[in-house]
Amino acid sequence: MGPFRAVKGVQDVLPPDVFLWQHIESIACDVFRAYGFDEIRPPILEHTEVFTRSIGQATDIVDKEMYTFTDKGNRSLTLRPEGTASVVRAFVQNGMHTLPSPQKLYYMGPMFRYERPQKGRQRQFHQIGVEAFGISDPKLDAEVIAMLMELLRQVGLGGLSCEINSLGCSKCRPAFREVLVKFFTPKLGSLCTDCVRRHNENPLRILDCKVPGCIKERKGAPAATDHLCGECREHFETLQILLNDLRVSFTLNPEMVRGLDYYTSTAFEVTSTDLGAQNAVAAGGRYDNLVKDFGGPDTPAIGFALGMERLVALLSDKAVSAEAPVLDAYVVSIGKEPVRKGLVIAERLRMKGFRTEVSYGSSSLKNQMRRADKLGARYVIIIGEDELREGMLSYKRMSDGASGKVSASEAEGLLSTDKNN
RNA sequence: GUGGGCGUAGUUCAACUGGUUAGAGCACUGGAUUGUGGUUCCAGAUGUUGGGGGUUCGAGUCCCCUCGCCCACCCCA
Repeated sequence: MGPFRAVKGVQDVLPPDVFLWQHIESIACDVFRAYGFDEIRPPILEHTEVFTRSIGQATDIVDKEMYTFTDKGNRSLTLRPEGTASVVRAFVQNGMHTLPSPQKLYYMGPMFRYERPQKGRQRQFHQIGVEAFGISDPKLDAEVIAMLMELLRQVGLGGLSCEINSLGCSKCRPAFREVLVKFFTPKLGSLCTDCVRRHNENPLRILDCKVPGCIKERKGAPAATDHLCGECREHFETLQILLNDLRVSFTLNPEMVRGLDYYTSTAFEVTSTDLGAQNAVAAGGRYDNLVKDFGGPDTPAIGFALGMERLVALLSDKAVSAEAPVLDAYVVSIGKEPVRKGLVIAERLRMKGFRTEVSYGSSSLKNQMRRADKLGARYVIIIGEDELREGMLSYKRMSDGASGKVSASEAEGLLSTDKNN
């Protein structure tokens, strides 16, 4: 291999895979539109502080996974590792809080994290995400979660379950943290080294550790949901009632902890055991303090992000694929003048919306036919000296070999007759 | 950042314990007498065996380094 290889951890999405990507994106747009979400297209590049101040200085993402560089104007810039921070920045910068509330936005595009690639984890990966601002009512939480499940259902992943939890707000979380620290302090000796560190930095994470010893030690550990303030508890309970009303199946997972610091209150996650170690398909939650932290007015918000590569992997496992576009016509021509005429005919068909290919070389009729077959053309249009003289076109329907002669305008009718779907 | 597995034509794979010009299927290009595809037959092109160094009379095969891919830890969508 020469020097021109894709960068480690990034990959090309080629046909026919890209058809599935387009299919998913198209369904996502439709679903989001139905729920009242509009698209926002934030830049991929942001000032580094946008991420350090939101995701959290002590998180792995900020600590060691960001693509950060200094530009020629001596600014520290970063390729976005996630979407929420950019959308919040845009929301604040553009004064979107003055627009009717709630503001509901969605985005899709590449994210960048400098990690060791493995199954379901690339350095450039793609997310579809949504963010809704301005409403603290759990109705919004329920709506957002229901929308996510509906999106998954429509792309062909019905039956996945959603786990939910509440992390508490700025009022009740500090107290819960204290309770946790107290619970684990006598067990420090039996926890893994990472969890000993977490005990100081972010004790919530101990609940998420996968080391068997730690799993054992946290039996009987206090659950966040038992230490919520009255407001948070009511919010969480109402959310569950609403999800039941909406027939969204979910399970409570008091051990679920989100990895980004800005999350508060409601947290949710959709996972699949078919994904290997990186099992989260989509995840999200509330971040009621983030807009304020970015210098905007105190504005509650909630969102989620869905991993495209992981979703595509799950769908591929289930043999879900999107069909390649059908080639309506292949124009075969023999002779110098007919080739020119063929281009004109093809152009005309294309303007009518028929996917049309022409043969570019001047190979034999047999070869051109062979090519038409290989491309899966529904019809072959043949132009030779005879057709040119008669002002007609020969055609052949590839499905059954039926052939005949038609005028150019009749050809259009022919192509549309059994153009199904 | 730390482990483990793996790198041979576009692709899927071959090549006995190191031994002559590294092979095959699929795919690709062309052909099988005069203007009609799918099956069949014939022919053709393509690799510095990921890269570099070493051992050897001789390395795709053994050793070292490096790069990449895959999986896991970690972390996350």
